[in-house]
Amino acid sequence: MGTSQQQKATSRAAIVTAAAELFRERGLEGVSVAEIMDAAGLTHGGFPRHFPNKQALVAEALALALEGSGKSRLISADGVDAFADGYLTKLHRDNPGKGCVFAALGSEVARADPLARSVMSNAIHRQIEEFTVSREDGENELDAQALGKWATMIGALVLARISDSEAVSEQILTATRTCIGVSK
Amino acid sequence: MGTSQQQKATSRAAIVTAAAELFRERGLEGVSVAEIMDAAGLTHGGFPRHFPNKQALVAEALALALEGSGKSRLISADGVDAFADGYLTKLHRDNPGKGCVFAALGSEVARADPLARSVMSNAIHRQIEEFTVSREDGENELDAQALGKWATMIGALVLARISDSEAVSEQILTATRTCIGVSK
DNA sequence: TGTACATCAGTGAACGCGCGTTCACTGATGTAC
DNA sequence: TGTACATCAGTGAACGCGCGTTCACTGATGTAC
Repeated sequence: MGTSQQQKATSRAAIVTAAAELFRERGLEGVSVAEIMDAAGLTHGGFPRHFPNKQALVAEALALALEGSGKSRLISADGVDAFADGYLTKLHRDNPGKGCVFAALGSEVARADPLARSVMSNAIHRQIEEFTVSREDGENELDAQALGKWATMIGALVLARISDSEAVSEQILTATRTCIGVSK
Repeated sequence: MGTSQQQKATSRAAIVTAAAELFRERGLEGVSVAEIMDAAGLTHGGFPRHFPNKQALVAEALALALEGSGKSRLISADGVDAFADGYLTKLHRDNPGKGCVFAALGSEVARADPLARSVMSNAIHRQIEEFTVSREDGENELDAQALGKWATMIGALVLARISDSEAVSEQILTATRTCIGVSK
């Protein structure tokens, strides 16, 4: 079964896309290479034609998940509240596969291999730079409020996902919305 | 090698204690039963004399880690800032095995089996009740600020642990301290 | 434009390996008499 | 108080099983001539 180079690129994209979703849904160790290949419409034997090992796929899948599908996921300092409005929702809570990587895999990646961790670390670095503004006197200053709200969102979503009581879970989301300052 | 019932209780406590620390350090799936038994000074074959399976140990280890060693880990609504003062530190960041379960295992437990998840869920429920105060008119009201700060701490610690840049990691801790309102 | 051939994406079987779990066995415990 | 015996915590070997990875094989691709 020969395949064109164009088809190879398509297959590779399908693998990374499937991995980015499955990893967020079930964890880095909770999804096997075979399952990812199957979700991409392939058999597991073809895996090494695209990646040297699972670790490499993890790094690439995280990178894809972090940058979102096309548009940049960076949050601007004065757009935090608008971002939180879409973030602290039942829709996001119930669809980790399409949602925030930090909330879905945060505690796991902190222990992951250096490659995967550095991908996430770099994304944090970029986000913090986005929160850092130049002051009048030329010095750079981090918008602590913006960073704080970002951390709040992540922590709140993790808690809301752990809770097996719908009432408590909603309470976490709504109270945090109030706390951050999202209108509704 | 017979052993008294007192020694059995000691062994069991050693297993749960070792598990509570190792799970927080390396994740629920990142530690084997054999490693835990070894850390407790036993061989893995004795495991079923104490627990029917790994799942049961996970639940008990989480319960131990959540209630802390003796004293209750519940944070009072007006003691949040004092709690955050000890929480958002390098010491805590670098010692997940002795620290907050939500920051260490949060995203993993959200996907774990119902038993482990319910242990964490109940702890969240208790903490939220602790944050809920009776108003003058008899209605109960959740202290959204306190809950928000709790979520902020957890999210910030997760981010600080992911970052592989010491400078950025410290920036996250200090900025979040400022944001929450911890003095120093 | 044809033709012959090297490449290699993808298949499906197979490989170690580590895991959770099981089990025959041991010997000190602690009860029954 | 002694003695005989059942219990069972703990040992170390063994068990399937699923995992990441490897490999011989296939056939369409796409290049060389």
